[in-house]
Amino acid sequence: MARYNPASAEPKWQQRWDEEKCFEARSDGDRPKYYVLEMFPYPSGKIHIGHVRNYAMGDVIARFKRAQGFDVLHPMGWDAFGLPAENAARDNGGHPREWTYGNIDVMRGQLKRMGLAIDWSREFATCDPEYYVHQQKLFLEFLKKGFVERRESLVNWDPVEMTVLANEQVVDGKGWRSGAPIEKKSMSTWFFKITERADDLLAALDDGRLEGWPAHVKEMQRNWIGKSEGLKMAFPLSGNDLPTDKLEIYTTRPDTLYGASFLGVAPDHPLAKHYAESDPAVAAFISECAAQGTSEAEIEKAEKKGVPLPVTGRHPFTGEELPVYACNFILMQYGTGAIFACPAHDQRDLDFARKYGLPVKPVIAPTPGHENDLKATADPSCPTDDGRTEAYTGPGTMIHSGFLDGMTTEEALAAAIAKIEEMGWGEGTTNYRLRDWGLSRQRYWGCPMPIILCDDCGTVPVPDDQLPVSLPEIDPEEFKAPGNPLDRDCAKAWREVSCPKCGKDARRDTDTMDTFVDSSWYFARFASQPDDKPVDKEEADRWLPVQQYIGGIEHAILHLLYARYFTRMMKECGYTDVDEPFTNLFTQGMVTHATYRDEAGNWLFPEEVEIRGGEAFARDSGAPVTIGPIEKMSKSKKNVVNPMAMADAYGADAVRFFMLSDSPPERDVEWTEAGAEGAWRFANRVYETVERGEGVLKRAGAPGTDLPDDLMEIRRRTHKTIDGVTGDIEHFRFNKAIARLYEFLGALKGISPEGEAAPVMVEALRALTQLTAPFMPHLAEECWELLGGEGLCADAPWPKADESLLADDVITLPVQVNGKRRGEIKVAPDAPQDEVQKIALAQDDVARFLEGKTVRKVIVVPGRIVNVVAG
RNA sequence: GCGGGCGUGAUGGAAUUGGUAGACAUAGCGGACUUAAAAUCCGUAGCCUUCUGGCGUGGGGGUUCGAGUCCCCCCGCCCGCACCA
Repeated sequence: MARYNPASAEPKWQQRWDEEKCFEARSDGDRPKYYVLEMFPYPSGKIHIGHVRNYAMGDVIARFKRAQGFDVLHPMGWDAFGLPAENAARDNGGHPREWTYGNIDVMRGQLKRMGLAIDWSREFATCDPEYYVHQQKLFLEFLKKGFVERRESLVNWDPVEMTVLANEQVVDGKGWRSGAPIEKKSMSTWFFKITERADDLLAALDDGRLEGWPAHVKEMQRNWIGKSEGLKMAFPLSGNDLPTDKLEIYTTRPDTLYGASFLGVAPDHPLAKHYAESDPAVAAFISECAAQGTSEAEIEKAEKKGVPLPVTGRHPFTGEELPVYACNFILMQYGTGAIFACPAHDQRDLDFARKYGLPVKPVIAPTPGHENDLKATADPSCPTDDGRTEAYTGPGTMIHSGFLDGMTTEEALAAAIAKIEEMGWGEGTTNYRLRDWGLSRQRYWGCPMPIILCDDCGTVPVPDDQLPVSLPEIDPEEFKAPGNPLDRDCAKAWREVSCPKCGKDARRDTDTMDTFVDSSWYFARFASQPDDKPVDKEEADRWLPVQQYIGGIEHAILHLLYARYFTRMMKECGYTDVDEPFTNLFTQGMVTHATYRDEAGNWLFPEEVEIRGGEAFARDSGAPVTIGPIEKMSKSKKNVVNPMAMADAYGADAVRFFMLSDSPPERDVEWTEAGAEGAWRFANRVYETVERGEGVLKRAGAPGTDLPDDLMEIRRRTHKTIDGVTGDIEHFRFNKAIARLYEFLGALKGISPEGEAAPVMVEALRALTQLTAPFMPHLAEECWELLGGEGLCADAPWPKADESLLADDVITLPVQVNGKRRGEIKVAPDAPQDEVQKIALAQDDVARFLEGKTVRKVIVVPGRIVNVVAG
């Protein structure tokens, strides 16, 4: 009996699939389409086990849908622009292009080694000029339509990477990759006006268009867009040396206007900056705030502080002159960078007012039932300042509020906005946290902006016939210097051009695009890749939207939001009818691994460690090793495993299989050698089981229903397994599908495919092979061949469960007495209730517990349970 | 602080709509095969027990014939957002 040998079987079948162009997407037939896509990888150099899990999931879906008769599109490509290539060129010499394409070659080979059902004919890298030329065209079309514009603005400058970052790439005031403190710098750069689409991007999260997305991803996007409705209004200012006669503020609580006791501006607000010039106290405060950390912990601790400005603002309703403070808790980036403060009903305002002895004017009497929210308050209607230190922010009735008196807070909100609008002092507005998407990056290795900057004509699009604007060749030595080589002499010939409009000397925009632009439409290009335009609409719309998108949660906001935005813009340019690119989204969990440290505290790779009886030892020295917590795999902690080494040891099938067994796919999974060994054992057991039925597909016919009980049971098991696995795959319950395969395999143990059993086993082994195929495709082909199946297993239609075999003819019902399980009975599934009751009560184990008791009630849930209530 | 999710054996996790808790796997234990080991196979497996049963899904209470599942309170963990006016 030959053992299954993945080392020879896996390359063999990969070659067959290739030769037969098995997985090339067909778009000619009238079969339904299915587009499944995993987020394409950055070509970092080699695939990691997380990639394997990600792509294995997509592969299961792709193979499953294909077998179900869909035309499947399952492509692969490379998110190939970006800083690491430049860093590699800087550190190791060479050119970013060589590094990138070299990595792609390696990783392509590794992915192929995993036997993925991918249509490689559509592969591209975003750094291919054949790809980015269309991105440049899209950019210019967007420019024409006004979706993108060039603006002078304060940008987030990463001094380490020497480039601009989007707000989203600044975390706690630091660059998301470099970790360097971000500086503000004024620059002229390009922006996609994504805020114009904020409303629709938000609406789609709730109107059913994204029903197939996880709730938490939608919630994250909702938070990110951060829509709030309120009022923008201007307070007339009085005072000496006024730089402006009005102060524009933003509030979501205009209902509390009568409770206003002061106005506040951000430390970097123009008004504060103006007075800083003449007042050292203001200047000192501003620099103090600038020095203040922006990390969460520091914000938490930071005391509310401020400095008065020599101005007052007139209250719209009372005419009262309110003092104006520069406050450390006001953000210039949000709203207008200025507020009116109502200490009684806002905690921050109250903290500030208590510190500086400013008036606290309650204007809301809490709604009965909400008084409990009001701590430290004697009188719940709080007619006057009662010295409290906690603001009441709940609902209520307006008091001390002139024309608003007696209204609910909700009514007052609308009434106050209407009044301010009527007075011409301001208007109700919607505010977003979302900023426009700045896409200029001061880097070399990205898609060049197809723009020429002319002193006379401004920004001039590169004419269509001159596209693409390709990256110029740069001497690799140039990457050793910091900054963008495109700005230096080495790119002079490329940079200096004549203006297409006026012909005078001009220069190219030396910025390249944010790599999130590259990944905002690659899925469309996979669907259709004509030479002369980004996509062919008809072809793109045949495939789009992506029915199943799979990737990491780390892209929940940026990539997914940008792709949604981009798709809308492409729609407006007539490239597709789709506005939401991804119908169903699945975010898979990470792969984790235990960490190991030697006695000196140094991290060890798993392969350097030997586990004996739960204790770990260094493989070379035998010294004891501490087993640390199970954590996300990271290079720094060395708790990584090499998928290629694992595939060599256990076969690609086993690696894929293990990554999908045990844990639900959305959760983290721990890589263990034992788990991989388990998968390997499974593969061998399947092979051995199938081997017993060698060639049987060619001999035996279809099984009948006139069979002995044990064989009928096998038939039922077969069809139940088909039914179960099918549903499990459809719902991404890969771990359960695999558990069912184990059970099924166990049930087939020791049954020989002879005589009467032959057709039954044919059916069972065929199902076992086909149901295993999406998870262990190479093994399945090997088994298919062994069984004598026609053609490739990958081409065989997915098995269908026979409904009539899903139900048992005798079922076991548990019987409870007073809710405790006391016995069980065997009955026909359609046995009448009174009969079931009779059998249950007569059952020995049940009767024992009924002695001396009166049966008061018997509950029979058909097919489920019998419960006898007795007392 | 706000929002979302979760808590089940030694471990990862199953459990349809409120109906046999712990499927399946991993580790463990016992056995077979072997000179031996590995591999493989078979068996065993929530806890306690006077062997009759009792107790068990983070803790407490409730609804119900019946609760891991529903409701209330509490504890713990994870994720997202956050001086956002």
